[in-house]
Amino acid sequence: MRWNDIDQQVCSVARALSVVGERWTMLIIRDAFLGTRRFDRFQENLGITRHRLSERLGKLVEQGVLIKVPYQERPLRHEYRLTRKGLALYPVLMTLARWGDDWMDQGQGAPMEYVHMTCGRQTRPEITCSECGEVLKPEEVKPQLGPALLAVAEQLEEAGHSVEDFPALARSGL
Amino acid sequence: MRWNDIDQQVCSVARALSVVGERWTMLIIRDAFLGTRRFDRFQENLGITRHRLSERLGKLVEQGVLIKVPYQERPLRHEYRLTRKGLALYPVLMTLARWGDDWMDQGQGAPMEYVHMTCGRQTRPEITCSECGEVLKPEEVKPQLGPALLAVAEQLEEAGHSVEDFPALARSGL
DNA sequence: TCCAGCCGGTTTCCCTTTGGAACCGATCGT
DNA sequence: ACGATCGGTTCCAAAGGGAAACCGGCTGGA
Repeated sequence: MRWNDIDQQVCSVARALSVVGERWTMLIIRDAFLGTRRFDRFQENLGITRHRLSERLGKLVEQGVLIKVPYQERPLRHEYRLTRKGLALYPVLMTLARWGDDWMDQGQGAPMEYVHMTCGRQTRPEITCSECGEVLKPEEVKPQLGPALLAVAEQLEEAGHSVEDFPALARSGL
Repeated sequence: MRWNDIDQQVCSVARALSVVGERWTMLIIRDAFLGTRRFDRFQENLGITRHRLSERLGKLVEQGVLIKVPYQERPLRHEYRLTRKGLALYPVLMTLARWGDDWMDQGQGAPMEYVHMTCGRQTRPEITCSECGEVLKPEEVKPQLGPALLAVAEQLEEAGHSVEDFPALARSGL
């Protein structure tokens, strides 16, 4: 299977990665969250080539993660801003940063720290249950088929195929 | 800058991506969380080539995200299991899945649902402050230089360089 | 008027990474 | 002795990425 086809998978992780899973893309988004908006700032901060940056920004705009907003006319110039869809990537970014802090420390401590202004303290983001507020641990969460995969399973059965033929179903049957 | 050098950056997101930011890697980890352990199961589920899978698994083992455990001798066979470092990627995986659910739905609802067994309800993972427990919003969190970047800034000043010459510092000065 | 510089790109060329398919080798069941 | 199982490796063509030069509107200064 080609990487380009992963967005065809009935899996939210695969679909998410089809948008933010390419080289440089999450780093562009990190910079966007830190306030970077202009082409040449992104390029300097990231050390990515103009070529690649142009392509990645274009794709993110296409996908609705960034939006191009004019900041001057004559010559017409745009800057790139996070949309609501882009802002919704904040948890992904913070969990990545937290994992890097916890497991990729090179003996100097964390590169950045985060102060939660509503409570005034330095925060270490954690992932919690929307219903009870407890920290989510993998062994306490049971994944089960959702509507989208159940629909696929039904179609397969009607067509006389085994559920085992469909990777996402075989895998999630555990 | 070459992609291979991103782990040199003083940034936890970049360091994390140097381990889990390559094509297929997060999908391998997703499957590992769903119980996949053997080479050929990964290959069938993912549709990745054996070649690439072999390389990625090797790298993840090298980085301490997976560990090779023998499950039979004669012929000697290993399976791949998540280490503590690998299990710590759970928040990254769940936030990616949540974003995919929220923004990449293709009209069929979610592929998978998650039941939090300790409270018995279907959960939508959210990211919260370790100190006050409130949901973290980007506009309420102030990033500031941590020990690792402060050390870099000092070194630069001693060497007579401008802080502006160092991308991570220029960026985070906002 | 001409020229340099700013900004946000595009083009070109070459090298690295990825994908597909075939092959390998130890062992087991029959 | 033969095929199947499992976890790979080898080889080659195609796709993706990196470095550097070029482009094209516009502005400000000489």
